Amino acid sequence: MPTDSHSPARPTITLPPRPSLESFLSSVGISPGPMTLVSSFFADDYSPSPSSFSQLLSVTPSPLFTVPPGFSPSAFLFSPTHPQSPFGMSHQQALAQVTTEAVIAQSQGQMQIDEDDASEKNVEVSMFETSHMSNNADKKYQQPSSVVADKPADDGYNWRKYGQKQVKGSEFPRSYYKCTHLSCNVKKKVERAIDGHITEIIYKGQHNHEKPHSNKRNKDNNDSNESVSIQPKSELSSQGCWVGNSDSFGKGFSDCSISEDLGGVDMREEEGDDVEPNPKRRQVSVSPFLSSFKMQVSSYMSYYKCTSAGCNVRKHIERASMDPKAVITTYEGKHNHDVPASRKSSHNSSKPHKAVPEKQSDMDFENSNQRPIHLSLKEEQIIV
DNA sequence: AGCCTTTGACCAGCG
DNA sequence: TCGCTGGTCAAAGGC
Repeated sequence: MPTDSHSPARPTITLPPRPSLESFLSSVGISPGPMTLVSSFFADDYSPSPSSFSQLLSVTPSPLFTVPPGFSPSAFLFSPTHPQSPFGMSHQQALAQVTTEAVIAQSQGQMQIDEDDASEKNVEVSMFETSHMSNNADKKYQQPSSVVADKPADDGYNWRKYGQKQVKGSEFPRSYYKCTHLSCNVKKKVERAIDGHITEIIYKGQHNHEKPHSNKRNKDNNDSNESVSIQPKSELSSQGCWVGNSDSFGKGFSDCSISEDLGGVDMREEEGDDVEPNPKRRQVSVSPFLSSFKMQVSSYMSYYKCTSAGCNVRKHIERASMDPKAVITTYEGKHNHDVPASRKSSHNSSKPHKAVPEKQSDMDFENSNQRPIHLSLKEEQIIV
């Protein structure tokens, strides 16, 4: 377990073992292949650095999801309640709020582990709109007074902005949002780049209510219906492990589907520098409240292992196919040691969670003209 | 009318 | 104690 000895104020997280992804994928007829979707979230104190992780291997694309530009839901919610979902694990001992390190010049990802009571367990993984997707976000800077323009990323809840501040050390303004639900004290902080891209989202607290189902936002989302077609399992496998099954995933998502139809959507596939093996793009859409959510998570992955003796934590670095500049870093397992001293000092010397691109991952993307932007995994609060 | 964003002021924690 | 910083409040205005 990672201990934040260098930062006493930050709690540690205890997460129960997560279900086997392999077993889950197997249950939906998918051969996992060389990829892991999302694992435990432990933070950037252990963030990839050449000194703390050694590269195990690199693999070529294992596309998981595709996200069409234009989806706005900004929320990719692995529903709370679905026991089969690898993400629907129970976290009854902790409230772990994490933000993924994301990403993105043109897309953002965010993961949140939200610890709820026994009746509501959830893990949320949110992916936010790309620049193509987030016209609304862009409008913020074009139409400062537009209510629509500064909508926080839609994660299924309703939020009211109550403040904005330029935070020192960050080039981006930080917006503060509260859940509008009565008696719900959940807040989130969102940092947006000047072009409207969300650069960081931090959730705080836990919702004490269900996601609203019939509010305006959701209604809007539902308006943008995506095509829905179910991918045959066999094809899923052959295509490189496409996750998404209306029967399995769908139970948690309520409505999760796979689509092969892009409908003319610009996927931002970058010219020649994407290692996307599939001539056709297939997508997973998540709805209803997320409506048109589709994302493509991986096109390239490198595996790293923590170099600390006896520590089996692995890190996966994926480049999002939807944007070669996007990187998704996934940690698997828990560190059983303290943060290396050198890591601590470097951690303290700069603003946490604003990880600069690190050598190894740069190397992974050395063929790309643009550096990836890391998503940081960050725990915000824990309630035991 | 209600809900939202904006934004300057205020407050609390910390060194 | 003071200054800095992050977080919050609340009035004003827009939709």
